Amino acid sequence: MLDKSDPVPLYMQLQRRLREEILSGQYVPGEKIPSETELTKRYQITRTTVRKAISNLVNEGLLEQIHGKGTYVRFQQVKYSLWNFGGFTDYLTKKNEVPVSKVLEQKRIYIQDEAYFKLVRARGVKKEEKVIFLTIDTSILPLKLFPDIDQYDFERESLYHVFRNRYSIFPRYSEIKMSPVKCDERMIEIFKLDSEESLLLAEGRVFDEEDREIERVKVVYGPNIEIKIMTTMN
Amino acid sequence: MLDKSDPVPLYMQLQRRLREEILSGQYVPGEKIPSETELTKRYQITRTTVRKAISNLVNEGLLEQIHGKGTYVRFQQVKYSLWNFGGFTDYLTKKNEVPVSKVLEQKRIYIQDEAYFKLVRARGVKKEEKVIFLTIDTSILPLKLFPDIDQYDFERESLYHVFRNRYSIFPRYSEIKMSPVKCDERMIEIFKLDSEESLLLAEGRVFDEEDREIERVKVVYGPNIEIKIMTTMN
DNA sequence: TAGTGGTCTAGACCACGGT
DNA sequence: CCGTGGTCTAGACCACTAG
Repeated sequence: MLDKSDPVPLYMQLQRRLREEILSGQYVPGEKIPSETELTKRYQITRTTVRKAISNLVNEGLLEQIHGKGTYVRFQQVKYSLWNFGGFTDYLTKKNEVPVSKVLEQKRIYIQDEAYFKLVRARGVKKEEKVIFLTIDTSILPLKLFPDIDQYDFERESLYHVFRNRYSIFPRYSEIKMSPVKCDERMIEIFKLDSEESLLLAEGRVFDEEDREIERVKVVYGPNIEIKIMTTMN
Repeated sequence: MLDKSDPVPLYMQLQRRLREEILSGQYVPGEKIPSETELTKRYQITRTTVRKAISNLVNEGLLEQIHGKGTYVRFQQVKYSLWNFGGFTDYLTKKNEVPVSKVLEQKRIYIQDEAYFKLVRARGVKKEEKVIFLTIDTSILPLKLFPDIDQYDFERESLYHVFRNRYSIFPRYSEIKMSPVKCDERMIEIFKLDSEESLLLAEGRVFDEEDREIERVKVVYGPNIEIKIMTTMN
């Protein structure tokens, strides 16, 4: 049921619930979700409210509505990828590689009078005593959500591990924008580039299960890593 | 006034009218447009309908609503957001844009004694008599699967439309590799770039429902388009 | 306090898809 | 035909912004 006394608007509650059900696989891609009238009955709200929730999810690209037929799950997001939004350490560990993190920068910053923790890391793998760096990650974390997060040693502990175990915050999804970026001297040094090249940059925001923005991320991908994506079409 | 007997829905009529007024400069960026209540009175429609029209324009990036203050014309046009192998035309049509394709190259080629059709197109939108190009697409299609595909005019007909309707071939998924690419003279001219920049390149293969490789694609994304991706973490 | 946008209700009629 | 989504009405109350 939805909570009418919750300050979170009803359509948002429904929206989150549906998104959760889609992302968790309760509705598979291509599957039809309950009709609008069915949802009004199930949650005791009007159709306008249901439509607002669905409309937002359609805009997000998660649902598709077909006149006279129904509302379908459209999900064709990233299935296979080699990047570290949500699991660099886990990913490499599974691949039997030894992940390495080197902290390049670490301090508190203020954006519009709000305190944040800024963390810049070079990340890579260890190969026969040599370290090959694959990405440079910049994370901006709100101290409001993560008080005293600067006490941890992120060369030893994975950021997402700390999220989960110290703050009980679970990353759920992210919105990412891809673009090319000219490399600076730090990148040349870390990635051992010959000359001036362009690299791939992913900038985005990470949200948790309650739709809170928990992290702003920038990832620069070095030349030793391939960004592969798989999409599906309906 | 709006025409209630017109089959075009009222919110769409209002939406077009407002868009027209914004694009024609009747409202300058940063300016406040009439309030929702004012619009209901002026056009004799309910607020729900007004809000639907405005909401769409907000999604298009033309307007911005500020609680308690009003609805304003956005300063910077939001860039086009697009991630689609297989749906450029549909995507833009839904967004109420006029898609434009210009064929740059079109010929048969041979790769290891196999005949292919190579098609290079600049793709974009038409805005007030001007064309803004967003991407340059190169498609390599096996003639074995698409006999006589060179007879179609791809400035008029969408490639995927031809796939579906002439050959009954339905794209299903794609594998894509992202990388930065230095721009060449053709790109500078088409995208109207000032200097030498880097752009985003997506290379990949598209497969159909029977797992056949139906297309090899290269898409160069110009500066007027944003590549946005949504990922989930489990 | 007045005006704005944000949310929500409880209906109505229509157009489309499949039976 | 029925069930689906698409459009629209005529209200209501709330939260935010600014004078």
